[in-house]
Amino acid sequence: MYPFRSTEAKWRKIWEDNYADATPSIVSSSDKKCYVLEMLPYPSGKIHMGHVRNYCIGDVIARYKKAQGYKVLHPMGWDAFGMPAENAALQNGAHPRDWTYSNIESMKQVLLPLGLSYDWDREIATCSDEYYGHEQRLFIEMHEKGLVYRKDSWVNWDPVDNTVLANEQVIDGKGWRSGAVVVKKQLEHWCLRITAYADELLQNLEQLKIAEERHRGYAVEGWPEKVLIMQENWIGKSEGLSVNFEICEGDFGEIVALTVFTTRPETLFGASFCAIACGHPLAERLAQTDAGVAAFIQECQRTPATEQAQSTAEKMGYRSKITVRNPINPIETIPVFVANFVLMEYGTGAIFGCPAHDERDFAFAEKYKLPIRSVIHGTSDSLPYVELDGTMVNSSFLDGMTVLDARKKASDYIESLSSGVRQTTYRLRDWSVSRQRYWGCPIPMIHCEHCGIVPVPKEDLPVKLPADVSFNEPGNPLDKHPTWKHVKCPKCGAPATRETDTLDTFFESSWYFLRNCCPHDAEPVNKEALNTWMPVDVYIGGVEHAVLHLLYARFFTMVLNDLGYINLREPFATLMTQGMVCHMSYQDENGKWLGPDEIEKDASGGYVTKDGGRPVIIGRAEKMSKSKKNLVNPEQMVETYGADALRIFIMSDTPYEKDFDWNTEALEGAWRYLNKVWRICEQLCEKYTFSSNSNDSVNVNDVSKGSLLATAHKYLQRIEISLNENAFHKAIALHRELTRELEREIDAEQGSSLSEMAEVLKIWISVLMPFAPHISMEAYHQLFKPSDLMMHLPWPVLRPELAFVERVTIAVQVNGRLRATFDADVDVDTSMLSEEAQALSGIQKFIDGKVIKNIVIVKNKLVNIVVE
RNA sequence: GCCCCUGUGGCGGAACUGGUAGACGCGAUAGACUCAAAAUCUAUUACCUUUCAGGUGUGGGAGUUCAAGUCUCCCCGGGGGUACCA
Repeated sequence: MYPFRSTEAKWRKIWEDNYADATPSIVSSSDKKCYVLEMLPYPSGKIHMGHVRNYCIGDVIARYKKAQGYKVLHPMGWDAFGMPAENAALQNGAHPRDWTYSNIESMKQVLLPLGLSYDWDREIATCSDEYYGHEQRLFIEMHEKGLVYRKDSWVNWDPVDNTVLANEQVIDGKGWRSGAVVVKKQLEHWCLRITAYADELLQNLEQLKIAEERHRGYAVEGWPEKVLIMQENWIGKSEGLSVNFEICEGDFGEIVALTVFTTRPETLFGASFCAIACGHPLAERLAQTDAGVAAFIQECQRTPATEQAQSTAEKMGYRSKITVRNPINPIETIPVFVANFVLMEYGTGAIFGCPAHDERDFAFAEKYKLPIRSVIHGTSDSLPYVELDGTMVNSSFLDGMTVLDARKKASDYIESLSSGVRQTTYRLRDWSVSRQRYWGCPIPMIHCEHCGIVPVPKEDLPVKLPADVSFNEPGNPLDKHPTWKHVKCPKCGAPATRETDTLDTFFESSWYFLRNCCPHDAEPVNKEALNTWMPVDVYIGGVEHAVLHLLYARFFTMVLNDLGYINLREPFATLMTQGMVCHMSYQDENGKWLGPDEIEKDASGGYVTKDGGRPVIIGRAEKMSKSKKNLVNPEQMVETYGADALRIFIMSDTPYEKDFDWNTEALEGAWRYLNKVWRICEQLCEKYTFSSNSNDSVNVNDVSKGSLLATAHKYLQRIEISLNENAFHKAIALHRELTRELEREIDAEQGSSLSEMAEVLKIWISVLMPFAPHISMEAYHQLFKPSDLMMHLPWPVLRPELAFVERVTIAVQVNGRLRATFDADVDVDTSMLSEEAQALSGIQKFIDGKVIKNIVIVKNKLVNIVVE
C-alpha cells in the first residue's frame, strides 16, 4: 500500500525547505516565461471543492510549464476586504481584521497539503495597509487625470441601518438584515470614468479571441467566446442618429420638436408612429390638457416597478391628439403615442416606429391598426423583416440602395437639414466605487470648507483604517469614529474632514495581478517586473466574473498604461473558465434539504431518511452549497485519500470548463490507481538497478519497432497534445493506458534493455508529475536514486522518430458497413490495400458474385467496396 | 422573447480535417486468490436476435455523401446569459 501520508508530508517539507517554487529571475532574452494565475479567493474561512478544482487546474499548468523549462510566476493571495468580515463583527464581535486574518490562516492550512506550487513569498492580502496604501496612490493619480469624479445619483438605501446596500442585498425590496423597505436615495458618491474607455474595451475583444502565440508557443484559444459576448453586451454600444420630429399642433412652450434615437435611420420612410415614455416631458405636458393621456400614465404607474413585472407587462399605448412631421418625408404626419414600453432612461425616451422592420413595432402597429409599410425588399416577404440584406424601396432618394448605404445617406441627409445628429450610446455606466462601509480601502480625499475636495498628499499615505471602531451603532463606523475623520486641510490648514466612504472591493481585485509581479516593491508596481511577467498568460477562474471583475481589470490595465506604469493594454492573454463542482442533493417530501449523513438505503435500494424512514427525493447534481447540504469537505478527502489522489481525480473524467459531478467512489478509483503506480514501482525497484547517471538516451537504431519505448513516445506525444489543448482528463486517460502497456511488458518478462526501460520510466513518471507531484517525485527518486535531490522533474524530450506510427489498422467496409479489419504498414500503396482487402475471407462472402461498382480507398484508414 | 452552449451505454465522458462509435474512469456481473473479508488479478458489460453470425444504434425527422456522432434544413429536450436598449 502506498504510504501517501508520509510521502506527501516528506515532499512538502523538502519543497518548502528548499524554496522549490520560488519565482525564478529572468536572465536572458531567450528565457521563456509563463504567468499562471488563479482568481484570488475571498477569505471566507472555508476552502471548498470549487477552489480545489480552480487551483489544481492552475497547478497542473504551472508544473507542466515549469517542467518544460519555462520561467513560471505562480502566485496566490487573498481578496480580503468586504462585507462578510463586517457581518461577522456584528454577529460575534470579532474585529474584521482578526476575522479575516484568521480565515486566511485556516484556509492556507487546507491549501498547503494540496502541494500547490505557489511562490508563497509573493502572497498578498489586499487588506494590508501596504497594499491599499499603493491603491490610494493610484486613486489619487486617477483623480489627477480626471478619471475619478463625484456624482449625485440614485442608490439603494436602508433607512434603518443608514447604509447603502448592494443590489444583491436587497431581497424582495427589503434590506436583508434590517427588513426595512429599501428606498432609492440620491447620494453623492465617487465614480470611475470607465465609459471613457468603452470603445477600447469593446474593440479589444476581437484580439482576445486568440492568444498571442509567443506566450504559449502554440496557437491557443484566448478568451472563451461566451465571455467576449457577455462583455460586448454589457458595454452595449449602439451607433445611430437622433432625429427631431417637428410637432405639428399645440403649443408646448420650449418643446417644439420630438427628438428620437434610432439605430435604423434608413427605415425613416417606413415610420408610421412615434412613441414616448410616460415620464417624457412632452407626455407630462400632454397630460395637462388631455385627460386620456393622464389616465393612461396613471395606469402605467400601477404596474409594479420591478424589472421583472415591467418586462412581462403587456405592451400598451395611448394615442395622443398630436402628430409630428418626419423630417425625411415632410409631406406626411404621424401620430404620437404614449407607451409603457418606452424607457425614459435610454436614448431620448422617445422612438419612431417602423412596423415593417422591427418586431415590437410590428406588434404595436397590428394592435393599434397602424400602417405597415415595407421599405426594404429583402430575401423573404414575411414581415417584420429585420435582416439587413436587401435593397431599399418606397424610400424616395434611397430607393435601390443597400441597407447600409442607405443608412449612411439618410444620416447625412438628416444632418444636412440640421434635423438630427449622429450619436453613439452605450449601456455601460460609470463605475460607482463608494461604499459606506468600514472594511474597505479608505478613499484618500479630504473635504475642506474653503478648498473643496483635496487629495491626501502622497507622502501621507496610506490613510490607515482606525483599529478602534464600534459596530454597535448602525451606519458607517468610520463616520461615527470620534477622531479619525477630523484632519487639517492639506492646502489651507483649516479644520477639514476625511472622506469616510471606502472603495468597492472590486477595486482591489482590479490590479492585484500587477502587484503579484513585484509584491515587495516600494512603488505600487515596478515597471521592469511588469515588462518581464505581464501579461498573465493563463488566467483561471469561474465564469461568474465574466463581466464585472474582468471588465474592471481590463479597464485598470488601460488606465495604468495611460498613467505610465505599464506597457500594455490587455492584462490576460488566455482566460480559462472552469465549471462548477456539483453533487447529488437530497430532499425530504417537504422539500427540506438533507445531508448524506441524514439518509440511508432501505431494503429496496432506494433512499429514506434515517429519522423515520420517510421517502427521499434525489435531486439532480447541483452546485455544492451549504444550504443544499451537498458539500464535500476537501480537507477530509485529503486526509482519507491523499492530495495526489484528489488532484488527479478532480482533473479526470470531465473537461475543465464543464460542471464536475462529485463522486467519492471515483475518487477512490484515483486512489487505487496511485496504489497501482506505486506497486509497479516497487516491482521495478526489485528488478532493475538504474545507474544514477543513466542519462544517455538509447540510439534510435537500437530500438525495435513496437517496443515499449516506442509505445511510450507515442503516448508522450498524445499527452503533450492533450495538455496543450487543456484536455487534462484525456491526458490522464492516456497515462492509464501507458501504465497498462508497462504492466503488460512486466508480466511478459520480455525485453526492454536497461537503458530503454530507464527512458520509458522517466516518461511514465514525469508526465504524471504535474497531476500527482508527491508520488511522482518519490517514485523517481526510488527508481533512479539521483545523487542530488531534485525539486521538480524535467519534461521528457519527445523523440518524434520513435513516436512515429509504423503499423496501422485498415477498416474494410462493404457498402459503407464495417466487415473486417487488417493491419498494414503505414503509407502502403493504395492499390495494395485494395487487393489485400478484397482477398480477406470475411469480405469474400459479401462481394462474391456481385459487381464491384467502386472502391474508395483512404490511405492509412480504410477501404470501402461498393457493390451492385 | 432574443443570444450562446449542449444532447453519445446505468453514469462521467472519448472519437484528429466526414472514415473501425463507446477510449479512459465509475458502477455492475462472473471467476481466481482467501477459512472468510478487504485488497488485488482475470473476463464480460450499448441494445436486439435464431449468438463461430447477423441486425439496430450518438434526442426525433428529412437531406448531402461511397461513408454522417461530425455537414445542411426542420422539430424536441436540457443548461447558461440577457432583457422592453429603439
